[in-house]
Amino acid sequence: MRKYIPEDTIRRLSVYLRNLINLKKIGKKIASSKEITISLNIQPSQFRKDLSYFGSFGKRGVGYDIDKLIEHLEKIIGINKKIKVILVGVGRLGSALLRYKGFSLLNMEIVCAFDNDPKKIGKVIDGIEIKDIKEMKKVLQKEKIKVGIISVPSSSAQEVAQYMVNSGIKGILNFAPITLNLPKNIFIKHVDIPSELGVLIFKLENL
Amino acid sequence: MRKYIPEDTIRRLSVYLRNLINLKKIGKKIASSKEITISLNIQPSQFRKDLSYFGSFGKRGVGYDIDKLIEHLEKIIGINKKIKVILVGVGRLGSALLRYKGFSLLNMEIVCAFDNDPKKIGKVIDGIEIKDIKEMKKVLQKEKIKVGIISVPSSSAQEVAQYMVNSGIKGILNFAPITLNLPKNIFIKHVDIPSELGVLIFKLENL
DNA sequence: CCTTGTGAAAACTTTCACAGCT
DNA sequence: AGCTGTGAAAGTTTTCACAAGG
Repeated sequence: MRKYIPEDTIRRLSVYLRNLINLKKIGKKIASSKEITISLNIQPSQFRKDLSYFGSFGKRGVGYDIDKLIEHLEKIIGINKKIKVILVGVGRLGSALLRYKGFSLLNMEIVCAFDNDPKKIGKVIDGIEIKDIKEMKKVLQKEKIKVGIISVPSSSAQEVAQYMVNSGIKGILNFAPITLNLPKNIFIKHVDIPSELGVLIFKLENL
Repeated sequence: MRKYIPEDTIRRLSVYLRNLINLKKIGKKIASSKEITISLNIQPSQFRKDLSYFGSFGKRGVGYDIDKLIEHLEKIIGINKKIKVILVGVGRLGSALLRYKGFSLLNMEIVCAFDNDPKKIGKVIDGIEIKDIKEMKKVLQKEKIKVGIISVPSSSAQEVAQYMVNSGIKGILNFAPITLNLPKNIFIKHVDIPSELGVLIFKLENL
């Protein structure tokens, strides 16, 4: 167990988890790989293979205990306890992310936001205080936070990212449409909205 | 030319294009695959292979004419002319996307937004009018639009997506954290923010 | 008899390495 | 001499198919 694990496998774990939580909500206790994946457009064999990287959690001939599998998946992803993250750049997109409700299902929470605009510093959005970017290091140490979201303009994203790393951030979710250059030990995920639209536009014309 | 083209290749085309536009801005006329990819954390051979699916655009011993390559990439992706898209769901995230400036560099433009909340209908955000969702079909036909962005809550995303398809939409960029089930001829790209954070959190713990 | 778990095969993507032009 | 373009090799991910177990 634990060879090399595809990144898409990890991404799908969250998708499975959300779906299992839904199945639980409608009262289901046991589900087969087929039932779990049918509405996700994923093959049952893909689901079973994904899980197999981490162990065996089902019963042959029966399926998976939903409650138990939820617990296992949360533990595997690392969200069995609430994960605190910060957000940097409280512009339009940043403010929207501060109010975004999609994190809580996966036990994630933005606990603090940062900006360098004096007009924004001190404000509170949805219970989340906006602080001066200079206080970042202190907050990260006190709250033991390692993950941050960047929603600043492209023009300052690289500089801000570097500052986050210097303050102790180890993983960055980047919403700025620019490639960040950071040390190899920092994990970066890029949500590149225009590029995703580009993929759609291409497919529409060519496939 | 035109075998089977990896989706990641398509996504990288947009990344190359943005970078080329930047290089052009600083006055560069010719660039090698190495110069183009160095700040993107992509191998030069990957760049050349990606282009090779579509033709040969460089000069051996020299490199690529930046102006010409920009034109070629825009044509390949399908954004040589301005591409109009709609947005459905003018909540926090939707409003932020309406004001998002990252589309214009890639010749994309949100030309109309839709919602079902009477309080929002008729308003104008950044020059984009918010219309009743019932007018969608008319707008799509008049403006010949095929691509839409969904930024409604998970609970209504499937229903709204179905409505968009019925109105003529062929490609959807989905921001709701739920898998959409639509006919196979509809192209869907999912921007799943909590799942991306999940990947980061996993990596931080395990790699 | 049903469904999991998993090696092995198939499919796909990236990297290599060098022939081919400028 | 230098950089592109590209088959071939290496590497990675998904799908298959079936043994194993309830």
